[in-house]
Amino acid sequence: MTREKPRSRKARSRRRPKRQTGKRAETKAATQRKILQATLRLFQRRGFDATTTKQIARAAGIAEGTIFNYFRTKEEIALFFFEEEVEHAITAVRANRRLARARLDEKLFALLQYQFEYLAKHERFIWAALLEALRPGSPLAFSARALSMRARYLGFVEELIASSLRRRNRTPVQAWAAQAFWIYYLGALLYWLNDKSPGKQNTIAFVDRSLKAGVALFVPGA
Amino acid sequence: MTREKPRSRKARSRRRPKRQTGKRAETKAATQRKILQATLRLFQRRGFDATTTKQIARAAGIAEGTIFNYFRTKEEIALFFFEEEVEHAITAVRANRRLARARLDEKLFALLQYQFEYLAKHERFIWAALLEALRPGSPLAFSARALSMRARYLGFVEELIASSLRRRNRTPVQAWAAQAFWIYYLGALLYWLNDKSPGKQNTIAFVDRSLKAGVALFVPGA
DNA sequence: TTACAAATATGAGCATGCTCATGATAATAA
DNA sequence: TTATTATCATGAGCATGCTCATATTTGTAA
Repeated sequence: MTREKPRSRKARSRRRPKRQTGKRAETKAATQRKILQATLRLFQRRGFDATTTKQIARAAGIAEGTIFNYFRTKEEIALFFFEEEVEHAITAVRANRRLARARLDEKLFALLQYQFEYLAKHERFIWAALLEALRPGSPLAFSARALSMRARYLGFVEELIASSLRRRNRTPVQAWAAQAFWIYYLGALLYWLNDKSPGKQNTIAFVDRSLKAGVALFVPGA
Repeated sequence: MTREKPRSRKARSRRRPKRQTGKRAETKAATQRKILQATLRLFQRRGFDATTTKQIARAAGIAEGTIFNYFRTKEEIALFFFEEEVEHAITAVRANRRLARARLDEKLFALLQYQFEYLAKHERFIWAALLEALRPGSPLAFSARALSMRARYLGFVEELIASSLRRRNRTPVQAWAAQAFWIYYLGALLYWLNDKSPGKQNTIAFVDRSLKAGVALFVPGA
């Protein structure tokens, strides 16, 4: 129980290498993959709430506690799907060469559409994940990983805005605008989730109309 | 166990009076008041999550199960504060005689301000309550009481819009507009909750600006 | 007053998300 | 190899929101 020689720690001069090697890293990655696969399968089949962490553990063939060595909460597992969503959308916008010289509202419209396109696959559990993400202090929104994801998204939006602004028209509104778009995105997402029209066409119409208006208002000269 | 004479029900010709009398109604109302008071006190002191239903029961001097005879979920208790919020705001707008002949955006601006004014007293637990309310199937959003509250709010907004529209300018957009304002309100609420500026002045500025623009765009001629 | 039915209160107990003390295993040092 | 330490897995168990069978109270009819 008692530490006999606390000073002796000093003797261990060399730092332990932090990097993992070989088997450790492999099994760790494999376990994480197993958790994600099992979770996705269960979320899609039963939805978010009806899926218990015990079920996930059983489906993944691991102990329940192990899940919480990889994710702090059940909701945090969903973060991975949002990360994929953002990557999917950014990549798709970049790959779309036609957009390069399009108007800003067209670029933003395409960005949202690519996001919705991905989200449509996981709609059943997006609700709970989104709401959890909005909550202050939520690991889904405020973990280092989540913050860097958000930064990546906002950075990309700023990039889109900047690319559409003539030097003449640069105003302080630009830094503001990405933040505003983030809030707007949340609103649009709520709209999308509530939209029962076929193909979510109401959302498309709403986004199309409000984006044009918003861009014209808040980012003059784009 | 077995019902001997199901037919005999017919014999009891007179309907039981549904209205409660005397002591029943009194104690019932008193119990509900005790629950609400205890809940509000605990929510304000410890926040929503840290307050357990067992604590509420103890503070109110009743059994835990009794709470769930009055409210389906812990979150539903919070509905009462939203009901009060809506009543407060509607009453305040109606009482403000200066607003009667004001522009539509000014009316809506005042409505939001009165709402925020009330919400400021309970900010600590609004988050969880709001998020719960947004969730599909949530009793907070879809109970009969919640639906009628929402209807009341939307009705009032439509009333405000109609009162500002000249007959000439009536378009189908009007029914649409109240719904849109509901979504806009959610967005503004999120903004408000995230706003750390003194006196939430950022929200005031945001709402002021966006309302003017929004009204001009979607309700032409108001 | 008595008998009965409806309304309401009660709290033991359930399921779930998550914790934590303990054990197993892989990497490193001697 | 052997000893040691850092990493990771495990599952019993905890706290909490909520349920439900049962008990209690109140209103009503005879």
